[in-house]
Amino acid sequence: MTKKERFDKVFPILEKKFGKAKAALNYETPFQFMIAVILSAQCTDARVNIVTKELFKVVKNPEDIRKMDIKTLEEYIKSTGFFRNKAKNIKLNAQMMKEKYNDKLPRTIEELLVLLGVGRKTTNVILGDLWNIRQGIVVDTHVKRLSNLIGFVESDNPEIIERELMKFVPKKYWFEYSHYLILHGRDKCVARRPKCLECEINKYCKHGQKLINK
DNA sequence: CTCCCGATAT
DNA sequence: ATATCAGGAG
Repeated sequence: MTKKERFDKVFPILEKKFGKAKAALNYETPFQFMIAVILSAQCTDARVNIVTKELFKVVKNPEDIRKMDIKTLEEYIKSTGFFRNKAKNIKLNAQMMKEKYNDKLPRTIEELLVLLGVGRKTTNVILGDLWNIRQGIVVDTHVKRLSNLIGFVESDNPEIIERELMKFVPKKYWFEYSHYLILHGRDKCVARRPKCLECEINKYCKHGQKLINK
């Protein structure tokens, strides 16, 4: 079975299961969304939402961050981990957005990557979630793990994985592909203890195959 | 490659 | 105690 044929088997199952994909991160403004995605690095979105519930009461735009003391910002976001780096990056970005982007979030990969703490994954999330721009595929820890388990890719490198996926995943599904794998990764294919017996796609997965052969 | 780093499930 | 969580920079 080719990867494309494999995709055609697996994707409809996930599509039926999850339907319309929507971000789990809470926000009101694009700038707030950028902050939320930066905070989500190596942290659960549930934790990010707890933190941003308070932070976003006082932070709506870059100016609010610029006038906020960095220590205050660190206190707000401490529980998300990596808080010193994240606070520093968010502060620098608020400054950079004023100088380069007229206090607005840019809409191209190149311009977004200039911002600190914004890499390939964050860029794809922002473009896709905020403006429905599909220039790439989000490869986070879940997409990486599940794509390997299902046999779509054989790599640990997110950039290689993204390139391989783009070869056989139809462009119209780039956005949904990531969302479904992330949702399924949180629901059934949890890294710590995957629930293979309940998994809807276990016959297409390396873990699931082992289970069936026992 | 290492470092950043707290919260949580197991 | 340890692995893992919508990663990124040096």
